[in-house]
Amino acid sequence: MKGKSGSQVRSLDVARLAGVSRSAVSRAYTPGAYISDETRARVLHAAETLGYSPNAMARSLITRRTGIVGVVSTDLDNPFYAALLQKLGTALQKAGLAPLVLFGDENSTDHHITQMMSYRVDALVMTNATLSSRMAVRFAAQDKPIIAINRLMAQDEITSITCDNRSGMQSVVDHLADLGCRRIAFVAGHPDSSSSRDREDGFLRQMAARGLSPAGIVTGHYTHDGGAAAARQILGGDTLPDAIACANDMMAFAVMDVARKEFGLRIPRQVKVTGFDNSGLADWSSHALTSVDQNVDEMIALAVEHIGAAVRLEPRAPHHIEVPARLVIRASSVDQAQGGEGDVPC
Amino acid sequence: MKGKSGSQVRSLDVARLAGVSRSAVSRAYTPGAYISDETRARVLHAAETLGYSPNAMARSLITRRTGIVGVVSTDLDNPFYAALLQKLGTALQKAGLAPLVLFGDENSTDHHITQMMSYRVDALVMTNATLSSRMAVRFAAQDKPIIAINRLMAQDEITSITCDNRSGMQSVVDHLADLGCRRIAFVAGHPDSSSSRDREDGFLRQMAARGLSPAGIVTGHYTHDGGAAAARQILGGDTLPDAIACANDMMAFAVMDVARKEFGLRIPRQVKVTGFDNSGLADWSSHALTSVDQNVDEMIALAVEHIGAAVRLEPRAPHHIEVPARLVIRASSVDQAQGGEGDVPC
DNA sequence: CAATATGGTGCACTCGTGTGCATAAGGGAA
DNA sequence: TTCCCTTATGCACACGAGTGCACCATATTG
Repeated sequence: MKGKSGSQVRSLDVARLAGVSRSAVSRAYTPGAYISDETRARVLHAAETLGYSPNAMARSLITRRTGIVGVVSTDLDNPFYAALLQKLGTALQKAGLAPLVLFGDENSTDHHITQMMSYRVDALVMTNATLSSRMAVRFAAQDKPIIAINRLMAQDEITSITCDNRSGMQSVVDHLADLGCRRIAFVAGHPDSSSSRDREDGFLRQMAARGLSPAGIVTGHYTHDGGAAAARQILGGDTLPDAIACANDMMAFAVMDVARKEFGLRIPRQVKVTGFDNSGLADWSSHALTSVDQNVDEMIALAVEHIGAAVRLEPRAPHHIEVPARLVIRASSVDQAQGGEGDVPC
Repeated sequence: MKGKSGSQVRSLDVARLAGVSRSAVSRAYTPGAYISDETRARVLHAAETLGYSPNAMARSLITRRTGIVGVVSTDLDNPFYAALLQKLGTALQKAGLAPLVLFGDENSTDHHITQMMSYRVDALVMTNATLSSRMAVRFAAQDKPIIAINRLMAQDEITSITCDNRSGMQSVVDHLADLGCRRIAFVAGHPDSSSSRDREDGFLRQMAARGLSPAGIVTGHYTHDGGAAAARQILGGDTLPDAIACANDMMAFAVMDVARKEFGLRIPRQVKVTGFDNSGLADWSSHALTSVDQNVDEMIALAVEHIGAAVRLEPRAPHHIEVPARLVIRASSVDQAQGGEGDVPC
């Protein structure tokens, strides 16, 4: 027993204790390897008493797979992305992978991506941030997938998974128009992001299809503060809109708060408000926000499946997947809406 | 140029291109190593053209440090923990470390910890979850620190960093009592968690000190739904309390919503509500929640500093640190409170 | 000039593991 | 018996990088 404190337990130690070779120890941890049940049991027992667990770093050196997935995220203030990250992390670990998370402001990501690349992550998932083309090419050259959730990216190397933003927003317009709204304003997200553009596009199209013209379009940058500023601009104008459709929930919450507190408006009676994301808070009775569910679970399942395929060395060509969106109607657009019963597929 | 697609770029490739030995490449990436500026420049240039970045896995094998910190988190639905995770992640990467995040329900953590241990993480940070003693011992045997943020843990091997939960809650009681409240109810968190017990203790002590007796104590399990149920129980009783102090913000939001929507109460006129965490949502005008700021930034700074010391092989003995808490007064307890100006140290 | 310090470089060993290959033992079929 | 197939095991090489040590070139000092 030469085990000094701080010294690692190696497979050799286990092998000696179990009276087998080091190979046997390795095989005991490899499902389907040629090893007798008895030997495996003896190895695992020895490992247990020594407190051994195989060194994933050393293993990755030879297998050329780390089991680590780089996740680039920003803006966990937005509860939608917080929930997304948690679900993604849970799904990954269920698939035997572990998320190495990176929080980055838009411009510093490239530097951090290099850091992730030195950890030789098996895949890269971007939930919000962007990625320079140079980095995308360099990463994809390793035959490892890059997946953008909730954002369509220009680079060919990237698989994008989004919900059907256009028809999601179209169903919002239909819903509001069906309720008799004629002057509908729109609070857009970030001009750079595809999701915002698609949602705005869906809004404009369906407004035109219903013979309506927008009662103002303002950018709220997807943030709470931006949404509040947008609300002040919209509600401070000459004529009041009868509905405000927002490109995400965060801005919708701010719009509701400003409308109520600063303009004394009743929701939905005087003005209806809708969001997009169907984040957890949308269900709180303080806002009871009509929103569009993005079907996060399915987006994540697709992402993890795609990653799993790459890890098993069955790479797939990058492509764009769209999952259907679903309108969820609550009291911010309809008086006394019954929670949950108002679900409408679009 | 034998570089097949998919093959890694190794330091040897860079060395050949730069016309130096492999050692020089290694030293080019090691600050303070004996290497001439000229050679370093040539190496870095060659690395750039080949798209090389050192393999952190291989490096960790020899340095016995991975630069990865395991972070065990749960319940990102709670915006406080979401913000905590983001700030922690940002602070870690600023210190050259990367967070490997693990989401676990209370009971499965042990299994996932073994997974993290095979990645040889340099430290373990628990933001919410617990850890079995067996695992704590096994991990601490590697001379690597375990840090619990926001939770005091029984094991000797663990460094706990919390805010001063007792005096934080005491200042809430003082604040409410000063406003003339006589019947104050308390919504506790999770019975198992030290933070909840400490906050309840502070509540009870200061109530006694002010000569008041609690108008009901109900457990809300730190969740939104639990808070709503607690509110219904408290407000459905015979006599209405004039204030409800909650052990965290999430429950306070639910309490406010139930009080307003289901009992038609005006806040703060008929009943005052306070929270604990001072999460971002507390500042939204929809709730404008009086709360206790936990000083997350300082807790995180301390945690990262502790980890950094361990990585530099200057280990510190585990200990318990308490940072001061700060009462933040908003409109949920005081009519027309000016945002931010009501800060009161406790 | 000789003696010594200083900065720079490469060799070779090491970290802990997976796996192809050779080998051995055992069992069944001809 | 002989031949072949299956299962189990160990040897030895590789994965990619850090670093102690020896060595060399050059500048500095006496």
